[in-house]
Amino acid sequence: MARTRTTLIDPDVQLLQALGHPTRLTIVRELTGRDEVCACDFTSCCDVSQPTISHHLRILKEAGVIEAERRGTWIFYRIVPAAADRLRALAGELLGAPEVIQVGALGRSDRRTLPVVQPA
Amino acid sequence: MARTRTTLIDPDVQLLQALGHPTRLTIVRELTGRDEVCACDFTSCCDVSQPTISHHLRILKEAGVIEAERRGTWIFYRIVPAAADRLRALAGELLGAPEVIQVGALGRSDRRTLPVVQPA
DNA sequence: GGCATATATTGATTCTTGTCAATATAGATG
DNA sequence: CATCTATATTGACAAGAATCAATATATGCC
Repeated sequence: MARTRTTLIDPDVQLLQALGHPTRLTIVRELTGRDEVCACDFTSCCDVSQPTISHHLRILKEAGVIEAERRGTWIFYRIVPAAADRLRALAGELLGAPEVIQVGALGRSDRRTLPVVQPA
Repeated sequence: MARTRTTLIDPDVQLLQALGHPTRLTIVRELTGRDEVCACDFTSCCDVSQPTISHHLRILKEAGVIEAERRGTWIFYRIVPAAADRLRALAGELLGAPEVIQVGALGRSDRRTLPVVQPA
């Protein structure tokens, strides 16, 4: 294990950090809409070497963004849907609501903590 | 203007990268739910020096996550609501469609913050 | 103007991350 | 088993980011 990752405990930071890189976001966008993509296909879309692709795939996997499935010699990657939920939860958090994802859980009384950004 | 940031053009990457740092996410979380927070208050919540806080605030501002307003000697920061929308749009993108939220599952008042497909 | 406080910038240093070449591993197939 | 292809790992180096001390700028107040 080369990555020490001593300072990284917050899974939210890990998720955002994983997505916050041009190559990795390109990889993820290559995956959206499709069921799965072979690892061998990423070398063409991103302008980096094969080991670098492999490295980014690992980071995305460790962050819970993607998951891998080996079929023969090839390894297919797909997006973990829960990652989208986590990202959406973060977006909700930005607006001040505690948990916005599952809407049934969002009572009307929570609305008072919503963003009311009025011009001072 | 010291940081040229030549390699960073994608505003999505910039947004994710800005949020993907423990101190910066702490700053942002300090802002959620409140209208605004004085810059001087961040030095206590985060265990870094004043210049470092200033540096992180700048990165968050440049990424469009927060905005600043000077009132006298103090500078107050608040979250830019559009940042949440952008993050939510990214979450939707992860699922492969621009509008993937199960709309029936969402409360009516949340509709307001649904991913807005901006003409990029 | 002179002083005090709040925030930003500069410059240097350290730490982290991205990258590739070389090599290793895993599976398929002859 | 030998060999081929796909992917992962290692090791080294380069690029970038985070941090702080020192200093600069801005604002308010006397």
